[in-house]
Amino acid sequence: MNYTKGGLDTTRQRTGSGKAGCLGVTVDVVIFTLRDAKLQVLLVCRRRGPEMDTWAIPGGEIEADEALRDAALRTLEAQTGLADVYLEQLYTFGDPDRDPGRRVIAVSYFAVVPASGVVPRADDDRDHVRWWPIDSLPALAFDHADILHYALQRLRYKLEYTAIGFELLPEEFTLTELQTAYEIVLGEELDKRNFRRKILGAGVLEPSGGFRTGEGRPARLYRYRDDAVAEVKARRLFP
Amino acid sequence: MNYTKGGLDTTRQRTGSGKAGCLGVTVDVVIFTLRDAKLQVLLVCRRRGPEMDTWAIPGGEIEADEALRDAALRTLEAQTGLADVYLEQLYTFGDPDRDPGRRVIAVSYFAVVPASGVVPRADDDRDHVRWWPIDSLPALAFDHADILHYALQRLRYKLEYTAIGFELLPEEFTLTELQTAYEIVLGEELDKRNFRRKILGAGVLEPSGGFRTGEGRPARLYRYRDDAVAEVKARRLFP
DNA sequence: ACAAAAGTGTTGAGAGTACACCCATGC
DNA sequence: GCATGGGTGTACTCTCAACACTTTTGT
Repeated sequence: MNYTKGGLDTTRQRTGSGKAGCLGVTVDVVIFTLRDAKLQVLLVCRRRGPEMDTWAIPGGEIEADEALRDAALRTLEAQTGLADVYLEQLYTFGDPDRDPGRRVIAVSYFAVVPASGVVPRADDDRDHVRWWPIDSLPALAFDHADILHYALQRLRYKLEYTAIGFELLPEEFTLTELQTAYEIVLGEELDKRNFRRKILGAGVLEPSGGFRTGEGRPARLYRYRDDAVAEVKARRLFP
Repeated sequence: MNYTKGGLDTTRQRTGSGKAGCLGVTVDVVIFTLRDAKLQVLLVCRRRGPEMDTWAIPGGEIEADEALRDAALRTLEAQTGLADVYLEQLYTFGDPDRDPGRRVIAVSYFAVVPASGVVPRADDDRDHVRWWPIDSLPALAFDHADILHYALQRLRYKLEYTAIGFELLPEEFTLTELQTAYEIVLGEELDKRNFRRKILGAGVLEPSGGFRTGEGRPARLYRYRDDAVAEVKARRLFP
């Protein structure tokens, strides 16, 4: 008894462009995708201002009349051009001493975008934007390494008991592609027959009718059923 | 594909005491306890200012040099006198049109305090403070009903796969008391033998050596083991 | 001795896990 | 016809869920 849990509690600021004494709120979006058989995140490198030449999670200040989620969607669209993807609020980082300048609260989100060729684009061409594999990240600005770590933990966790894995794939996919996606994110191999039995038994997929041809026997294509109830109660530990 | 999940996204402001044009950040704490065999939450009723005579979740503005979690702890201590309890960040509500006045972002937390006689106290004696059973709540200010609903959902959810249930009880408790606590929060009856086997099998309890005497046979007292690994992986749904 | 609450085992069903071979196509 | 990846079933183990009686104390 009398211990406390509940995760992280640190924050850092990025831009520091406002008036001193007035609180700022930024929205930072950790964007995940699958590329080259690796889980990757989108990072930006500022070419000007403070924290120059350090990689950071994309984001920015919320606008006066903008909902938090809308600010996250705006950031996402600016960097990837994508609008209709999985987006979830992650955690709010608010440590006062994250930056010597003005205090900024960072509301973080995480997004999962399909693998099929998303070309990142800088919203300012003095900036760099690129995908980074999560197993070889650069040094990150402020507390962004904490945010990214927390996002990754949440992604892996949710992958196991929600249908978030489908977000990593294009609309139609083969079961082997799906299995590979799971294996990459979870970092472990899965048994083909058990995987198929379980995923088909969950009743969240339907055959699209098409086939993907390639080297060997053509593979049946599936799509995720929008009407599926995707978040199912996991086994209880207590009690 | 191409749908979005991720919960709530609304916000309201409570006090509105700052300068116009400058963003405010409040921390609101949903405090749960067990009283009279019911799950209850602490609410305050402001006797002055806007939203007068409407019940609200306790909270307040963060101070200039204060971490979010510290602001939540300060609120908690002000209302209950308790310091060392379970506290976890819940969600950040930031809708711009939550209040006609100045815009305020609300970072919400939830706390779980032990049943043993916590007497709430107003930090300003023009305010009222009291416990409300969650099955008979009053009308709530702003979007506080949403926040409370979300907190309750998270509490029930976490109860099933973490050791949060112990936070509702005093340091020493009998297995029957523990089972009753679970039954109240989950809203369902549990089998005594299965409950005991599972909870003892999890290895998170140790006998304190004492007994509680009463009507019938004395009951062995247990305590939660601080060193126990409490959050265990639940069964995967996918895949 | 009786009322009241504590404590204790077994069995059947369902889910998870491990494991190896045949099938359809392109070249 | 052979190389390549797609697709399929079964046996064992473990966990969950249902279910009723004995034990210890106070009065």
